[in-house]
Amino acid sequence: MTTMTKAAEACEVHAFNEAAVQQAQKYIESHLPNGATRDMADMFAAFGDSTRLKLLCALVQGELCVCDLSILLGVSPSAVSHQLRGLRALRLVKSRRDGKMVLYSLDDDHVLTLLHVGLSHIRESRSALPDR
Amino acid sequence: MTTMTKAAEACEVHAFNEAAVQQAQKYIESHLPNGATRDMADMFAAFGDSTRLKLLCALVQGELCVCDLSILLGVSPSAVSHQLRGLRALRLVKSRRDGKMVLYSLDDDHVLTLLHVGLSHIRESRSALPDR
DNA sequence: TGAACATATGAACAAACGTTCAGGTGAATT
DNA sequence: AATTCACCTGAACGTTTGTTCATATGTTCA
Repeated sequence: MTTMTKAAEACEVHAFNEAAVQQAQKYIESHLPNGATRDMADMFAAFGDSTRLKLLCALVQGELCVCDLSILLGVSPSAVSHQLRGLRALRLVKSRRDGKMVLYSLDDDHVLTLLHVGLSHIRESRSALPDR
Repeated sequence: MTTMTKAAEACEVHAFNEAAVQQAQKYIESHLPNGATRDMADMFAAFGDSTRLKLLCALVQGELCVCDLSILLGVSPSAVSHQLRGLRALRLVKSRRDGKMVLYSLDDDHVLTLLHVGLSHIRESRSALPDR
């Protein structure tokens, strides 16, 4: 029903640059198999929040307890705890108990690498185009 | 009113590991000045969505028009266009017009680097712990 | 010019997200 | 054992996000 003769949702049945589409398709399939896309997106999304980003950045120096992270970021301990739970589920941080405190640290060197790459990108991006 | 004598919002006034906190603070301030945190988070967030991730991945092979991207990802042209606008605002992709079509491509080599680092992280992370 | 088409745009709506709030654990101290 | 403290957890709430729908641009071709 509704509009049968309206503008095409997608152009024709097949692609314009069909070769490129197939090539891209193969590239995606080989690099992002199964649920890898979701996994990877989830991981990047973890870096995509100011609080979590600062949190991870703070842990570069070494392990810190929830309380100190809370003070450091100016966020409630509860909020920090919630975020840390998510980060731990993604295996980006790990925790160990020391008495009453729970100390968190980076779980993986890749986290550091990603932070560095991200930082260098931002630095160049900003110096190239200081306006905003 | 309510509960005055409830559990502390944050532990004491100052930190446990004050030295570590200050060190982390300095690290964050030097690496994430001004609005850099937001910028960086925004950039990572751009990678933090399956559609956008595949979109960027598809463009690794070379420029593609909106329509082909739409077919490739199985998402409506409108949705693709919306996402591309966001990515362009972040200077992750650029566009050029060719007749009726608009061809998009990656704007920066850093995008590629980030994709590669992310991929290698996921690969190791998954091979290390195949369960989920 | 007018029709056809590729893309862009704005409003709208549901889903996901991040924080807060109010308890609830588990460990240390007395 | 009772209290204190650090942290965790689930529900609730406001905000943000991603998509859809309808419509508007801009380009080509007849």
